[in-house]
Order: sequence, then structure tokens, then C-alpha cells
Amino acid sequence: MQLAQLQQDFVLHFGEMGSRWGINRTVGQIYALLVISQAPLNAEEITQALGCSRSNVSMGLKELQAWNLVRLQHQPDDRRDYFTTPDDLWEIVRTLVAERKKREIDPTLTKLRELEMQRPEHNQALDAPTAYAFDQIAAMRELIENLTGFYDEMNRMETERLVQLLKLGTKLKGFLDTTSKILPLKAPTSPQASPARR
Amino acid sequence: MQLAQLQQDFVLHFGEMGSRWGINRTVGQIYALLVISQAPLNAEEITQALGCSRSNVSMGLKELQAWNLVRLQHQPDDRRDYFTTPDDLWEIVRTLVAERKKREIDPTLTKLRELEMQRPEHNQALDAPTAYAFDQIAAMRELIENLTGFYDEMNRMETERLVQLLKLGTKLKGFLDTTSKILPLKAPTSPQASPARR
DNA sequence: CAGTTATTTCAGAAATTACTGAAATAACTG
DNA sequence: CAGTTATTTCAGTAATTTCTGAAATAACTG
Repeated sequence: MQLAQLQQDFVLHFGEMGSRWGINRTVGQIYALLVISQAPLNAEEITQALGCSRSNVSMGLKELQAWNLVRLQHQPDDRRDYFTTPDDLWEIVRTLVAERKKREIDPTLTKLRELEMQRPEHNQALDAPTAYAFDQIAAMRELIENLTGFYDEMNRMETERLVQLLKLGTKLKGFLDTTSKILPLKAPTSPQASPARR
Repeated sequence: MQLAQLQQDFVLHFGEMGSRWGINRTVGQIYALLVISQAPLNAEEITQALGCSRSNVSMGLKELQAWNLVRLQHQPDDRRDYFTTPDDLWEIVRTLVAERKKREIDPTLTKLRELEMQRPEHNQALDAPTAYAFDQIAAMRELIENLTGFYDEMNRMETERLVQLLKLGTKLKGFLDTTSKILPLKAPTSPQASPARR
């Protein structure tokens, strides 16, 4: 398969962006190709279109499967594996966010909690730098929990609702005004204990 | 400076996560160190604490400055540069998100718009695969605009409001129920023109 | 200005990551 | 089972990224 200009351009862009997205060029290109191809593609077709080695495509597809970003299909009377992306782009975004959270956030949240456990019962046993470090770790853990908690909420919504929310925009501010009459605004957020830096 | 266990552990974790976050180990370590250090540090102190080369620290700090993630300060009667992170962790998150958007999203949005411009006036001039590719590109552009538009809204809010919103959680659903009586739910979202894959 | 100290630059070394071709494995077919 | 085709694995190579030490630059000081 020889790609037309448009497809070529799109695929190359995703290849270049790959390194910024934490995937390699080939993986980016494969995904781009699948996204703009209506019919599922097999590994050989992908290899042809991208002009890289068959084994590279195999590894790339394996990685995309590890990311849960591709669907594997079969055609009648053809034992080759055919790949597509989910039909709904929102599904892709959900997966992307979920996987990035898993790789980029969760390990750190775990580590922060682990470190926090090591804080002794009585603060006076700590020197000032260590007390500060513990405070920062706690504040960071709390912040991440807030963010991921909100993410969990949004993730639980059906896509239709989610899009509706995203499109709300300015109205959110009004909503907050309403609720803050019920939930008072000044609830203490975090014991940030930060007596300003020198 | 010799780091205590807690600090050491925290710094090493950020170093390891660095590659997943798109920064190198040293940059991750420098940032971790700055976050848990109450007093600003100069390059030499950082070098000592991390046990890497002075030049590496210089390059790392330069990168962190390019990310807008550190503040440069001076002490009286000392011409060395001292570095800190913003006091407020939320400020860091804002910067992080803004910079990642700039690097990981904006170039693609630009590219998608550029490709979309190339769509001819009359669709009948297109072969089916190219028409499909154009459709996907448009859908993707629209989706990203929705997401970044929402991000812009949230970004415009003061931190206190933002935290309030994040903590709302379940109440959002109720809010959507209310507004959907005003804005009908079934507004057409995107002309996804996807007649199911074979 | 010469001397001192802080910082940056940069060529090359070291480490890591990506890619290839060949071989191994797996899954079918007659 | 032997032959064929699809896929994966993997050792070695290529490409890229990170890091270092040395040299250059910049900013002060007496």
C-alpha cells in the first residue's frame, strides 16, 4: 500500500510526536495509520504503508495492545490478525488517560503514601528539613488524590454526559456560586504548613 | 550535602519516573530535590546532593526553566543563582499541564487544522479512504477543541474554586441533570460519519 | 586590568532505546 | 506429518539521548 499525501502527512506527524508522547516513532505511525483507515489492517499492510521492518510492526502492535489502544479482529477465511482502533474517538481518549494515569501517576501516589507512612508519631523527633519534606510529600499526595478522585468521577460518566459537561464551560462557575452557599468555601484544604521560604 | 533516607528515596523515585514523564533522570531528581527543600538551593548544592556532574545540573536547571517550573532567586552578598519551586503545589500543576498541552497537544491541533484546510469543496472529488481520513481528522480536531476549551475554563478559575470543583465529585452529576432540562441532551455532538467498520 | 568565581557550552563517551534480519515458534492445510 | 503461512523473539546494530570533563564565557573584585 502506497499512502496518499494526506495520509502520509498525518502518519508522519504522529511519528514525530511519538517521542513527546512517550512512544516511539513506529508506534505513533502505526496508530495514526489505523485511526485514519476505515478497514482493519493486517501487519503486512502496515509494514508496506510505513516502510519499516515487519518485526518492528509486530513489536509496535504488541505495545499498542499493552496500551489497550487497538482491537484485534479476524476476517473469514483469513487467519491473519487485523487491527483497528475503537470506532469512538472518546473511547480512545479514555483509554489514553487511564493508561497514562496508571503509568505516570499511580506509581508516584503509591510511593508518596509509602513515604508518608514512615513519618514518626511525634514530630519533635524530626529535624526541620525532614519535617518540611514530610509536609510536602503529604501535600502532594493530597493534591494527587484530589485530581485522581475527580478523574474517577468524570470517568464514571457516560460519554454523552461527559461531552455535555465539557461543553458547559462558563456555566460551571455559576454552579460553584450556587453550591458554595451550601458547602462553605473556606473548608481547610491542606495543612500546607509552609512558613514561606527564606 | 548528604541526603537523609527520606529525601534520597523521594529524589530517586522522581529520577526513575522521569523517563515516563518525558524528562531525564537528572531533571526529575533536581526537581524532586527542590520540591522537598524549603530553602532555595544553588547549583553546587544540587550537584553535591545528587552526585552528578556540575554541567549536568546546569543543563537540567536550564530545562526546568524552559518548563517554567523553577523560580530563580538571589541571596544578599552572594552572586550565585538559587532555585526554588513555587510555594503552591497547585501552581506547579498548572504549569505542568500548560506546558504539556503546549508540547503534546497544540502542535497536533495545528497540524489537524492544516490538514483539514486541504479538504476540497466538493466531496465527490475524493476517493472513499481519503474522505474517511478527512472525517477522522475533523472529528479528532473537534474532540481536542472540546477538551482544550474545557481546560481553558478550568485554568481561568482561581485555585480555591478549582479545588472546590474537584472535591465536588458526585454532585456534578446532579448538576448535569438540572441543566439538561434547559439545554436538551440530544444536541448533535460531532458529524462522526462513521458507518461502522467492516 | 589581572584574578577569582559562577555558569554555560560543547565535543566526545556512555547509556539507553529503537530497529532489523534471521531464526524460532505457532497455527493452519492437504 | 510435511509443507505453508503468520507471528514473535532476539541478538546484534543503528540511532538517539544523556552525561561528563574541559574549555569558553560571563560576572564580579580589588
